[in-house]
Amino acid sequence: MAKNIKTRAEDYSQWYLDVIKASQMADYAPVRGCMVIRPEGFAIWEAMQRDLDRRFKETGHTNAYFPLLIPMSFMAKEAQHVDGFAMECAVVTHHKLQQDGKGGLQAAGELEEPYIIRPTSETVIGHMYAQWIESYRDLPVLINQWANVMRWEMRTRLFLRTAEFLWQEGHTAHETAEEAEEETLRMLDVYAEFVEEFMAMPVVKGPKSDSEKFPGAVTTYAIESLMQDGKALQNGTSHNLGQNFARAFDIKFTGRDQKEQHCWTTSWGVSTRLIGSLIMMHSDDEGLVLPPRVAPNLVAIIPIFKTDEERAKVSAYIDRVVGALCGEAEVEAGKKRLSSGDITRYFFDKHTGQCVLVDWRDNRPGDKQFHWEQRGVPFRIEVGPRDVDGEAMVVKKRLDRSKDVVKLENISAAWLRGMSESVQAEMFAKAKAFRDANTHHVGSYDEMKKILADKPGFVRAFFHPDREAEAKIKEETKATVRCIPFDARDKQGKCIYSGKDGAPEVLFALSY
RNA sequence: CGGGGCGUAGCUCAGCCUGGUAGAGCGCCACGUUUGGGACGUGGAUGCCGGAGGUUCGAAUCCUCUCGCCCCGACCA
Repeated sequence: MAKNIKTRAEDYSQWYLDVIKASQMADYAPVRGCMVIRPEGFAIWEAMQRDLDRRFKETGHTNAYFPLLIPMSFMAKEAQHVDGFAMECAVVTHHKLQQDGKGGLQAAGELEEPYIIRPTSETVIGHMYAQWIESYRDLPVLINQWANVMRWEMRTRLFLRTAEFLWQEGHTAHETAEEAEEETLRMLDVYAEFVEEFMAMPVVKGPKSDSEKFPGAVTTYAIESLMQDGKALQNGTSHNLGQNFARAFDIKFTGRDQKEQHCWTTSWGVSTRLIGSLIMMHSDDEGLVLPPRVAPNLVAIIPIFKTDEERAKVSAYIDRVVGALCGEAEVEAGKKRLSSGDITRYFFDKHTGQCVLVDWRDNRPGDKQFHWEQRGVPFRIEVGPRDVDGEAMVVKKRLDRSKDVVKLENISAAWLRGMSESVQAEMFAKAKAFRDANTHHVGSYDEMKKILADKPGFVRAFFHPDREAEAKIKEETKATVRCIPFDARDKQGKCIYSGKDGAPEVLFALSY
């Protein structure tokens, strides 16, 4: 058992922090609420970016970049948007520093109009779109930006909620309401497919209730997942902004009918929060567990030897294993590459950057097993003198900690890809089975209260979304409406709260 | 922003009550014995005791003020 990680049963939130620490994904920064994403964690974000970016491009979007600082007056233009974000905006009021005469520095050069650090970019982007869009021929505008944003949160947790975080925000403008709605749903689907296929996390799709939607949106759609502690986590959102921002920023075009009219806009985003979600969804008491598609290192090879002769023998044999997996050319290339700590990395896939590594550090094999296990490396291959003699190796799977002896002749890139895909599928199936086992359909409010108090999970019930009722339910149970699932669109029943008929089925849960 | 807690070695913390000039475990470095799931021995390096004032011959320790972080609540991707 891992001695540096608390078990989930002992203390779930400490377990989460321990897993991050043990896997070296992130560190606290010397800045309130901020984190440093270390290479192990950032590689995961890069993998996610690569896959998502491809999906955005495939649906016709292009990338651009807008400024970090936003004139304060922009924020004031959309009433609900201000309400939603004003409380958590960092404000830049000065533009230089000077000596304070006591050996320190002080802010100087007060700005006439303060800037805010973007909590999201609808406003600056709206301002620019107003200038770029003149005619229906300019539409649709389909732009995405990869950026950092800042929301001055009261309470922060690594990845799940930090003051600064990385995300992507798509911003589109359309000619008609229908097109905007289509786009909003298209991107929700892109997110759902990405999260399910790439991150192996099952999601529930659907619109948010009025009280949970994005400030300034007409409709917000979300993908929700269930974490191992029974709490829900919103993995991404897609907003139909209607003409709210178009009116606020005067984004107008001349239509096919020669009349000037406002655009219909959307915005959608996912953030580094997904990494937190990934950790909580798949990891176990031994540490991080990564789906193969996300893992920066697919295989860790652990050599075992006693004498120098054995070392030479094992080393030559490992070259054959690496050659079989990564190709002969990579065997020499990998050795020449600069590396730290006696760990040699060989590219398995130059496109994704995924590696096979060989751990030559001067530790005992047991240390190395734990080391790579805690970092979630999907497969470990143990190679010792016995394996060399038998032209075989011991292959260990991180997901179920199983081990198998595999013959060298069966090792190939295709073998690793096949094994990766089956683990990927297994992880998704496992997560889905967990979610289904922890989803409860209830017929009454009392039943819901009991389940939420005993063993939290997803609770599905007929309910008429309503600001007041939701506030009351939150007060009494701490649960909120996560979404109104699409998968239950054709169902209707009696509201568990008001008793009125014709209520849709909604998804309740405690949430992050 | 309210309530609580904590700042001493890279990490976890002891020492503080009762002032006398810095400790343990883990980690790190070197050497040796080891090596198929967390080894052991020997030696070694590491501190503005969060910061600023004060009391005192003398402050990690007592007093005042500050700053920061963590946890619990109200708000949030």
